[in-house]
Amino acid sequence: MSTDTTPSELPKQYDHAAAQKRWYPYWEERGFFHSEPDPVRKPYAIVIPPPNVTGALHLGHALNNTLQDILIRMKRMQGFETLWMPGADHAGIATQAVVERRLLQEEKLSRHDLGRQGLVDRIWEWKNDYQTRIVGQLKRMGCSCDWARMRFTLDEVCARAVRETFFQLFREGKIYRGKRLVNWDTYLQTTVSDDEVFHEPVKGHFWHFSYPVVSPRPGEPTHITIATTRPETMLGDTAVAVHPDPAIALKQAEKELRRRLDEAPAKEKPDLQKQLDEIERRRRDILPSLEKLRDMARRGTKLELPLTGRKIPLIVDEWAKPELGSGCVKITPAHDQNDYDVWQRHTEIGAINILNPDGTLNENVREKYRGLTVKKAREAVVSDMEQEGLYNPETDCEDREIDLAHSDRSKTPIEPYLADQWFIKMDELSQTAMDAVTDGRVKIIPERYAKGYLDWLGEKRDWPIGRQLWWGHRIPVWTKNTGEEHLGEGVQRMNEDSRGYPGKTTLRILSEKENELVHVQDDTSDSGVTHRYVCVQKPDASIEAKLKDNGYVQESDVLDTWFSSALWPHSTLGWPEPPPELKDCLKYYYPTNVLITSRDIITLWVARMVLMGLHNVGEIPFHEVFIHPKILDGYGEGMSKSKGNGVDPIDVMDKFGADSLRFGLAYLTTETQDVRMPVEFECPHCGKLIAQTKKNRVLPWIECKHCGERFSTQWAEKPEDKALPRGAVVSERFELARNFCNKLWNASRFALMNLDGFDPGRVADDELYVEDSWLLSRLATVTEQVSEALEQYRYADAARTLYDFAWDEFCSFYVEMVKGRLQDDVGRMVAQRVLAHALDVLLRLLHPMIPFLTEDVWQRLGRLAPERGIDEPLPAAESIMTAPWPQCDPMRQDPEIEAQFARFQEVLRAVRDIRARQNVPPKTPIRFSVRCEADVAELLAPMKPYFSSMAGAEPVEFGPDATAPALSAGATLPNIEVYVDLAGLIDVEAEIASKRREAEKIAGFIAAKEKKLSNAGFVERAPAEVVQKERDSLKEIQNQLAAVEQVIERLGDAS
RNA sequence: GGGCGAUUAGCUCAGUUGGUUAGAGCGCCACGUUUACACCGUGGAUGUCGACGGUUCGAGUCCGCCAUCGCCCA
Repeated sequence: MSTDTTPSELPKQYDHAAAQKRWYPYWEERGFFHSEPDPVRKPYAIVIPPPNVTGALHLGHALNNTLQDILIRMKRMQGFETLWMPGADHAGIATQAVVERRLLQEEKLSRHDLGRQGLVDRIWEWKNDYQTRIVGQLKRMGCSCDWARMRFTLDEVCARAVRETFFQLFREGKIYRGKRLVNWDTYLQTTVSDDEVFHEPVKGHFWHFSYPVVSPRPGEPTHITIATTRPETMLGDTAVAVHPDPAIALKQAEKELRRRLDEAPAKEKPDLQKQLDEIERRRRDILPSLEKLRDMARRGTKLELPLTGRKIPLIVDEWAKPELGSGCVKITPAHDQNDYDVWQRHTEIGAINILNPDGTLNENVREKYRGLTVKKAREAVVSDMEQEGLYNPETDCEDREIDLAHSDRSKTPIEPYLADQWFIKMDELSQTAMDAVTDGRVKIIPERYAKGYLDWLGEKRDWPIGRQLWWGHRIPVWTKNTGEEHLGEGVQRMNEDSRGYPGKTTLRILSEKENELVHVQDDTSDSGVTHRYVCVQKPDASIEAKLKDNGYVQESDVLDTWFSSALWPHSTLGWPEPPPELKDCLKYYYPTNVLITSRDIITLWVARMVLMGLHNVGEIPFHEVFIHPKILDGYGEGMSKSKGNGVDPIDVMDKFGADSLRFGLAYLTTETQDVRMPVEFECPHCGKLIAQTKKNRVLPWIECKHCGERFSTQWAEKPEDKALPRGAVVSERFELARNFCNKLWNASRFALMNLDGFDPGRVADDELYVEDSWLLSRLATVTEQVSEALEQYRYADAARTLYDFAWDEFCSFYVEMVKGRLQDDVGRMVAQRVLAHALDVLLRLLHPMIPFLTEDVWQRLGRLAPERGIDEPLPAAESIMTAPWPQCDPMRQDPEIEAQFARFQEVLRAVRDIRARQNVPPKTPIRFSVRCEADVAELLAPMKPYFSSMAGAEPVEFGPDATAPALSAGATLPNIEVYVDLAGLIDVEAEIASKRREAEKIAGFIAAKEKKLSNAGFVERAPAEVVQKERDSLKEIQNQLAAVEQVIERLGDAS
């Protein structure tokens, strides 16, 4: 819409689409979003939590980014040099998995068909696509990011930071190569972090196998029974363990059970008692043999491991639980975390990996099992054990529900797998990040989230950083292995390198200068094989060629996505070597002011940013972290694309507009609550809404129950389904915001229609009407409250304050009251000046939440009133984006005026109430009187004209001597009585009935109060002022009751 | 199993340090198209503040326990 439209031609409904289309490009073209370091101004910076390029943004992102933009816009108006750094995350596993899945679905191709570069190219295409979509979504939302500084976690600037960080940590010995048990995804053939694993119960079995004892002595058991849910892993067993002191272990288990029995509710007691009985049985039946086995283990007894021809030791370890199973436990270090831990305590037993990366059995098992999948191998092992007579399917197998780990990405079961991995030592790094929060340098809001952060870091678990993927930052290490004690080319070893890093080794194949750019680690942990790892500081073709020529191979793994995300606040600002456009940015903007994110990545991301920032820059990355609520659907479940309950912010914006989306989200952002949002489909045929249910949210199409037509959903795949028009997914929870925006639009429209002939000028205090002073007083308070609330991330408070003020005070009272004056030649000028000023301030306060509408009105206001303000008229800013943030003027705050106004509002309400109660049509004029103290009458006097315009009521008399007309309806307020003359109108019976109900109600309150005041405890112990207040209020409502009774009596007489 | 949060009107949510008669929006009922706005106006009805116990003169608010739901970690 053009701003040339005359105000009376403006549409009655706010056209959000037109405003968005017009003002976003306007802001962008003028460079309002761009920030450059400016030494004379204070910086304010936020880095965006980079959205994954896996897909389009959902409502959670809309919330996250709205909250950031609100702060950014406010701070910009407050005069800070404000930077909102945008970007996107390559999201390693997630993105590669999505692209691979589509590749398979649409082209029946696997990644191996394309090769590394081929796949990476395809993912870049995907990334470009989605990044464009994401940026488009953010722009539509009105986000004022500095787009010229857009970063991607895989771009050159970020890559430089990743490489440097890796190199430094490697040189410091904080990155090391180790064998670790990892969560192996056999489908994607990659390591999956604990955080990418979910547990799900599946039906399985518990098998009991016998292992023969090698030459038992007389009286000793000939076989040992072990139990397992994963029989095939026995092929990798390297020991069987028994508890060092089974008697004590049983006793402890018993003690614990007894304690729980004492505390348990009745319904759990029988079960616990049963367990206690079982311990007793064990003590009798198997304890002697366990003690015997323990002694045998100490003596060095070995067991025959069936199906392998291997002999394995019986060992003593506390992991074996005498209260469970047979009391003995098989040890498979390469395929079970607990067994791995046992191996760490008994390194002599060794570990045998029996799996290939694809989940089939490898060369470490007998030929007949090689190449079998886990499932097939399991069947084979069970059947072979039966053949050997070491397992009886009748008695040795029970059904059991198993809590099985699954990969989040591929949804296939995880295999624990022993693999070579790169790790970061976390002890010192974690501590620095913990200290930053405990000593308050980084403040987490709400505070309760600090606990999770500290607990997680407190574990100081080393961070496995390698991912067997192709999409990501490739680990900058070149490796060479030999079977010999030392490596081919000569090396020179120094005790300490010149910069103080330990164990510097230089390579003779490289020049002295080149050696400065590499760091070397040797590892001879595997028997007979030496591994040499060379880390290269930055991409260097010459070094890489020399390494390659000498038999070095670059790591094929890439880094965990969180490695690059952890650097985000400083990598985006150009650490360590800024390109020209980022010159001085790190120094100026870092540490950033606040990070706004959701709670599920406090550990994975926030904690790691803190420690990496401290490590690399030597300074925290942000002063505050604000954790915002999660958006749930109407059932209280988190939204996700896979569940089908996700809401696309674009749908919401199409229907309600970006302003409504933003205001609605801000209005919902309270400190404690997650946001529950009932979801509806909007039928594209008839426009009616259909509630989303757990059933219909997974259907490819839905038949509208209103018009009977079909529409498609996100699940539509068949061509005929896709051909149906798509039903938007929206939520009625944005209606409040949409209505509010429309209210603002129309209030603005009214103001604009009444500003012709506007003449800017100072307004003296004595020129102000009561309603002017009242509005200015309220406006000052609201300005203060909104600024404070936003400073403290209390978005909902800010939104509610503005909503109530704008609707109930500005629109319902001020605009209504000023109408008369605007028609009047004398009053018009001051009214216009105050109205223009008030609208100006209100728009500025609302701009961070409602950017488009406020800009649209601002521009129109600027045409009619280019200079405005009641103190000293000043030219308005070209754009509301660059206008100054309103300041609270304490001189305008006037409690007396506000009290006076409150009286007026009460009386007005009473008059309206009587009219409605008596069914007097709005157009029928009525007359009324008010009996009250003289001072109240004086306060009310100037308001007399407004009773007629706002309630159609003519005031007859105000004061102590005012009397009730013969036939009147009354309202009794504290110390005020209102009488409406209803001669010829009144329904006496109805009025008496209504008054009786009122009297009853008041009598009830009186009874409650009298009871309270007759309570000696209250009178004696409560503070005197509270008691006095109770007494006063009792007296007041007693008077009120008397007044009401009088009215009833008089009405009775009259009828 | 451990931690965190929630439970207030039919629905979605506010409710500051305990202190008059617990609020809002939507929905519902009645009236109303008064030249900013029916995405509106005026008025109205609707609550054992999840259960039980405790502290207190006084509890939606503080403490304990239980139930239900959700999230995080194991």
